[in-house]
Amino acid sequence: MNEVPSIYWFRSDLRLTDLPGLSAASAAGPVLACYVFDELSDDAWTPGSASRWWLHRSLSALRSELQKRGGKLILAQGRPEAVLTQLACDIGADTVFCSREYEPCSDDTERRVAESLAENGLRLKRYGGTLLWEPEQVRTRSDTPFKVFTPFWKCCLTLPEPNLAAGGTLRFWQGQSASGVSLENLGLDCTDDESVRWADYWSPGEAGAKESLRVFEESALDGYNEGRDFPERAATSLLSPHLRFGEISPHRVFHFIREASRRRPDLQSEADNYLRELGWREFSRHLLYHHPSLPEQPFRSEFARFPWCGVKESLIAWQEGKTGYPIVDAGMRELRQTGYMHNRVRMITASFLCKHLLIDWRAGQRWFWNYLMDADLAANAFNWQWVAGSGTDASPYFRIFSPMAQGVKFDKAGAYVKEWVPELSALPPRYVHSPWEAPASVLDDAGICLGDNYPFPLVDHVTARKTALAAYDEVRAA
DNA sequence: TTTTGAGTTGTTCGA
DNA sequence: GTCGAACAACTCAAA
Repeated sequence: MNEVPSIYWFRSDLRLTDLPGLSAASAAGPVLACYVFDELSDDAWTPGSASRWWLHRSLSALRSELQKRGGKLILAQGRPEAVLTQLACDIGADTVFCSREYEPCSDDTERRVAESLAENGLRLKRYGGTLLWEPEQVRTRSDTPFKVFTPFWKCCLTLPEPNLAAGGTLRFWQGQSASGVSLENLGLDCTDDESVRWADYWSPGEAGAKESLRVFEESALDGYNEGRDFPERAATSLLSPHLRFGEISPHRVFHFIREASRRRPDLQSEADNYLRELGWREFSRHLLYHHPSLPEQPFRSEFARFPWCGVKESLIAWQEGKTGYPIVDAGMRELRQTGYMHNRVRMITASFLCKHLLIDWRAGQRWFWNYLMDADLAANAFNWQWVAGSGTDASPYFRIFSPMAQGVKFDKAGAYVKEWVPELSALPPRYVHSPWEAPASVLDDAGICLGDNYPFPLVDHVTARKTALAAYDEVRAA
């Protein structure tokens, strides 16, 4: 029997399990898988260096996995509507299946694809699988989207628990088709100096994602509540880049952690707290869906007048991890070397950029976008706005992180600092977060010459704090 | 409609 | 060294 084939259009859902659209496609007939890289899209947020490095490897992993199951992955470059219509016509497919996306350009892209297919008598079918709940499902009683996390998450948890996609055998189309371009020719792989070490830290792909989840549940869920705040400990799941590329579904993570807490009721609170983090992912994506200007414009419009007055030299020092504040420098160097930064340190470095250096959060957002493996448009914009104070919550404007206090609280012995800022490795813990306070003899013994092999503080904390408070006063008064 | 309670992540100062 | 209060007052969501 000759069944009509269909196309599965992979996007940020680079996995074969828990993928409703792929299951549906497979149930309808044999599937040809395709990924389209649209380098020339008018979207200003094409993937940065780290994301491209990851994407390259994730596509490679997906291709191998498909081949093992008798399928193949067509890689293409260009506008998705052109590529998909052409491919569907070539093989005589009648439908293109995909997962729905929620970014500012997504609706438009999906509409263009649907229209182009329709002109040829074909159709696009969209499925969930990327979010636990659709943005339309989570509404306040007055039928508006939530702007505050806690009531949002409370509401989510009253909705029906999201289900895992039905399994079923995947069936792949065996006929001839255009071969597309090679993975190498997509030009995703990164040749930055930093990237040589990235492979030591990460295993992109569905198998790596499952392994990260398993390891987390086995060794870090117990103690998560306390451990997750300490950057030198392996106390977080490191799932963010896997989730970003859809190598694992949030549904699977949700169920897996829920199951773990059923087996171990003593871990209930840890499990709930971890799932809350999935909630933040969900919240930021819903918020971006409802407010597409989130990455470009302050959510609170009065912040459009904020007197950002930081200088280029300060931005460069921050980017290079040479601010003279050890915990800030450690975070920024961890980012460059690994494509990751611990959550606690993201807050400290981001706060430092906006409040100590008075540099527009969008400059920081751009830098993180380029270097984070897990760079996610929604989470990145949402969190930067939160730190800058222009975001949705009414967090007090005087909340300015002190790099020293944060260091002492969350990296008491300085292990994290010393790992990423090796020039401070011989400094006693007492001075590791404020080397400028160390007596000359201590600095000498540690082989540190301030201003030479480690910088003096770029700005004075107390002065910078006062200036930031004054700047925020200005915005509030206006 | 009005009221009420609550809101991710902090710092500093002084008793 | 520890602890509580002050920092200012705003918006959201639900009753």
